[in-house]
Amino acid sequence: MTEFEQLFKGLNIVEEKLQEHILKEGVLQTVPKDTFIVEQDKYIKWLAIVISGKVRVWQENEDRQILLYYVNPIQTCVLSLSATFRDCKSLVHAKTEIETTLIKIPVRFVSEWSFMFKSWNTFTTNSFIISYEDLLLSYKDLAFKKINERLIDYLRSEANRNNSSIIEISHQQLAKEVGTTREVVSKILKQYELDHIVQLHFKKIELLS
Amino acid sequence: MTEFEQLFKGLNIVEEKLQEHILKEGVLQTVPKDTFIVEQDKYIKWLAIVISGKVRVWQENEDRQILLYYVNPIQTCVLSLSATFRDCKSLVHAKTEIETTLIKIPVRFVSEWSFMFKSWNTFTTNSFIISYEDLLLSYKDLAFKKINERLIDYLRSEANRNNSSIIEISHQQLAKEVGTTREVVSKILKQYELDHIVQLHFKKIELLS
DNA sequence: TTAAACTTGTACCTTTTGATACAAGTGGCC
DNA sequence: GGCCACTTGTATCAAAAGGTACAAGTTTAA
Repeated sequence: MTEFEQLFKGLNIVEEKLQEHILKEGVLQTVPKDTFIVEQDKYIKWLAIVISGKVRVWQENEDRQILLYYVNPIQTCVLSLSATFRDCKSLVHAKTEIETTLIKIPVRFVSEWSFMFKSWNTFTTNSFIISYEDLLLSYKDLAFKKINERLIDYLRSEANRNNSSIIEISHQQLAKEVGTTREVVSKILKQYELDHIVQLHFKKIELLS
Repeated sequence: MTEFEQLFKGLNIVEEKLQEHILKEGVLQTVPKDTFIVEQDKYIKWLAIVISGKVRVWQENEDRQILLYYVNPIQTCVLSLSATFRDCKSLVHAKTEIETTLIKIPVRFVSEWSFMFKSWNTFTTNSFIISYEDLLLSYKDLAFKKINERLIDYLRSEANRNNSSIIEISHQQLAKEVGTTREVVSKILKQYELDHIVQLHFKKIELLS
């Protein structure tokens, strides 16, 4: 199955006309690990849909970062989606975590198709809804949860995503994910280890419960 | 001009068929101050569009609240919009701040029309985009700014919204808006007063710069 | 006009989070 | 092996934010 066929299947795109459009205008691209897909404050020219691989989306300050979400196969970064509906700069960074295959659609077609084709409309609308709810939950967590809770939440969701109780990440990177400093992460993890909730290894964290 | 005509004008709804649909299915309602429009964890049955008045949308924990945004005339609460596309519970609370006139559309029409009528499609899409970006900015502020900054930001935006340098609000209410406690608000405000940035009055805060 | 409810100011203390500094451990590679 | 870059553990300190307690001011309404 070609990448385009995967896209059609994944997004339930049955309209032949739309398939033709996508084949004509879409660009298939495989990019290596650690490639920027969009950068904060830069203009967006393409809507990128991830076919395989993994893209990390985050915001940053001068000295801190905070994870927004990961884009998994057959998803798109909503920020670049919203940018396609009105010419604007990206509010986020997005970078590949592993080698990633994308299909890129020039922005001007994205909103056009959304009114012409039911399946495309569903895709864009669903992307918005799901991402909005996601962000809302993150917002609530950020507002009401303490860092140690957000940290263990992060570890649990990583474990889930990778289907493994071992998360391979350094304390420094972890600090960036949840928006704090390395020392705070080390301290919290050590406490969780004393409580037999995690087991610490070099650049690895094992979830015990 | 009737409320419906205001709606058509505000959302640029020119399609006669859509106007007919809205007149047929929409319900005009004026609700008093402090009425719940949606409640967290309750199901949503209507999409409410504010014609006049003001609706406050927030999230809450056991003991804390945090403001999400206000819905102003000719806007809709995006959360109820997203709920109309898939049957789900509200993640937020929404309550009128002053007497408010709404037009309510039963949820099942909202997504239907979005594919049938260009102007409705634009309305729903724009609502999503703007709200998403809004929330994203709030998220960033929450992640990177200290409370005193978020507090003064809140005051400035309130001053802007009401076109007045005097904000009528108690410290307790202010604490709820930014997600902290009353004592913290009092302390911060007092400091800003010493710095000649605000002037404090009873249930009133005057912005000096 | 007086009590009750709400509002504000503030002192004191605790917890949470962050900053600085340094020691020690790990892995890769020449 | 030995060097280097990176990672982890931790102690100490500082700042930010929150909790408790109480006094005093303001409004409302009986």
